[in-house]
Amino acid sequence: MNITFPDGSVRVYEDGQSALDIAAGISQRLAKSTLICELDGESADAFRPLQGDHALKLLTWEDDGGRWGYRHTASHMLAQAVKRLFPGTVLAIGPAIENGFYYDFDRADPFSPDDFAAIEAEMERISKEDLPLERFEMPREEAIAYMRENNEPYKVELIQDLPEDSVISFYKQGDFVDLCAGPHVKSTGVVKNVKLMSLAGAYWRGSEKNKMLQRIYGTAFEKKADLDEYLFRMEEAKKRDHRRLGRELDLFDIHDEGPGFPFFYPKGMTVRNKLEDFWRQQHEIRDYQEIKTPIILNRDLWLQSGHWDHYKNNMYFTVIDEMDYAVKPMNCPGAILTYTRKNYSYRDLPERLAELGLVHRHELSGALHGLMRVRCFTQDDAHLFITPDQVLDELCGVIEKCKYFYSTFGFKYRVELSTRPENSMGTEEQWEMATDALRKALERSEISFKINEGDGAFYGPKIDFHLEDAIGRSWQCGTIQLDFQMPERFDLAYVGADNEKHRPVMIHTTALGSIERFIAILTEHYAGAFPAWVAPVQVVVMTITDRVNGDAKAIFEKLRAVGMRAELDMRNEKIGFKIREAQVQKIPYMLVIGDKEVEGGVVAVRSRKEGDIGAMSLDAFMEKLQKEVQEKI
RNA sequence: GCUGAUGUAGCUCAGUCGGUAGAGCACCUCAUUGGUAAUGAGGAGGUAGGCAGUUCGAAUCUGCUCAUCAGCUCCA
Repeated sequence: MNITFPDGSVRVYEDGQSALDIAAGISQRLAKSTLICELDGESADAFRPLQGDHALKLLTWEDDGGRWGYRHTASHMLAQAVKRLFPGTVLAIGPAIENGFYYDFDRADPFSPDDFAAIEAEMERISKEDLPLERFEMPREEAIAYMRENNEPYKVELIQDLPEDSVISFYKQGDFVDLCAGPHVKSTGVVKNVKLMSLAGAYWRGSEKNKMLQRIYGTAFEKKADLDEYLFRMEEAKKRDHRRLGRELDLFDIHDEGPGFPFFYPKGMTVRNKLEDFWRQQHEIRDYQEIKTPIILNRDLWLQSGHWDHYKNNMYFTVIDEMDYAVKPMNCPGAILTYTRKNYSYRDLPERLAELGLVHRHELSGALHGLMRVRCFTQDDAHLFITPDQVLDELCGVIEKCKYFYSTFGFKYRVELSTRPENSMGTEEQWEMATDALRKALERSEISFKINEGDGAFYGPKIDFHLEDAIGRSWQCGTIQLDFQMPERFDLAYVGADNEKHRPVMIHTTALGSIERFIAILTEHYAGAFPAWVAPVQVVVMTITDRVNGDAKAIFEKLRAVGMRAELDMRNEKIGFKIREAQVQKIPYMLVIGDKEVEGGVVAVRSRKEGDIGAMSLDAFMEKLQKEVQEKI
């Protein structure tokens, strides 16, 4: 048989050789590191004998596919261990995932983290037993009967969902058999360095209508050192958690008295205000007008907007003078009412209305998560009212705006284009037009994106920008939605050059998303060490002896006079103590003032990042800080 | 909302078999005036998330409830 390698070279092998045999023919080391392979572009077992001509790529731990195969085998070993230790446990599914694997089980008695040690030990035993993985296939009906016999109803259900004529594959390792498409590594002895991470509930097939199963998450690495490093990194990442930093740095918190309703303390408020200043400046540059619309508006408005029908389970309501009102979950109706205040000419468009709008949404209690997921938050919202032929340019404009914000902070992000959901308003044609416009705008802006079918808003398709938090969970921040529905519902119009009434198009967009969420991500991104332009305190003036209190106070006042966020530490403490405290608080600069400095007419500057950077005149320091603030570094 | 876990001073945590709570940091007082990540000594501070129950007696056991954490579902 002819085997074509990734570099294009072709070599001839005898039929019946496996990818592992071929690897061994190249080098023992390659054979040892080969986990699975890619056969004619499809991932496949490396241990199975090959027949006929193929394109072959050997996959090792360095390849995504290799890691996937390794961890998928680990998930089977987890299931095997659980079956041995807890007979009667019913299996659901167990895939490899980013950074690990999981397996879902159905068992009357819940697992506890205390069981992990025993399960891990059993998995290690299975690894030591070095059981070869074997693949076998049977016709669908036979497979269903086989799994019925084994009392695996979830597996039966999975097979029943496959096409009538399909051939079903299984993998066997010792006493354990699982329905599986594969591929797997050659034997359980390959998989080492397994760690069970956590236990959680998960609905069968991801639907809350189904039974909740018990999911065990784990991870596995080829090298022990890599596992240790991963575990260490996870621990380090936890130190960056914004909920922890919010308390430690006295920025913000959430009290039991208001689940999902965050408090911003003075220092957190500074970060927030600086961010909002930046937001205002950037919107002014881009020709937006700022508005502020009410938090509570009457029932009729929400009926007209469609929110009442589509969103009422997530809304808060109140009664005023025996009339129903709703607390706004979105700002659009407010912006729309603003638009209706006058007659617009085509010459007035685009009309870009921006609003830092406080919205309230009743999120499920289990969904709340620090500042990332709250029940009241401020959207940096903008609504653009435009003519149909302005759509593409304006979409590109808002994309540019989002990109500008993220690049200012050095965020990496992922972009998704979400299409028409079920239960949405409007015609198929409108949706197609809108979705197409968004796609064109992304392409013109040279942004790569993923399609997210059926995940759009009820009034239109959307582009979402997702940012990652400290431990790799991703959160939607910016969004751009193209909307033909609201203008229709509210009978919005502008007068065209032809003196006729025309329907404007709306773009709903946020760049930061929610100020609260953005601050959470910002806090984790910088691990609390905010750059000087947003830092709650930029500089602390600290004294070594109270002989210099007067001079220190004068320096402090000069800093304050030019608007620098300075603090004065004249406490009766050693300088090391004061420095430590300022470092822990991650304050960008410390000015150490003692007899020497007073004599020399200088300040001794310590940078949070670089330590002692020497003495300089106060003016020189102020210039340095000023520059940092302006350049946002 | 669902599954599991957790809930002790402002914060981080300890507390063996149920016998009415302890540390470090922070806070206050005093001494110390010290040169780039913690000076020393002393003091104050909690009825153990809440409500019921079992018990002679509960932070420790049981039930309910609230909140938090992890994940699922949902979502900016």
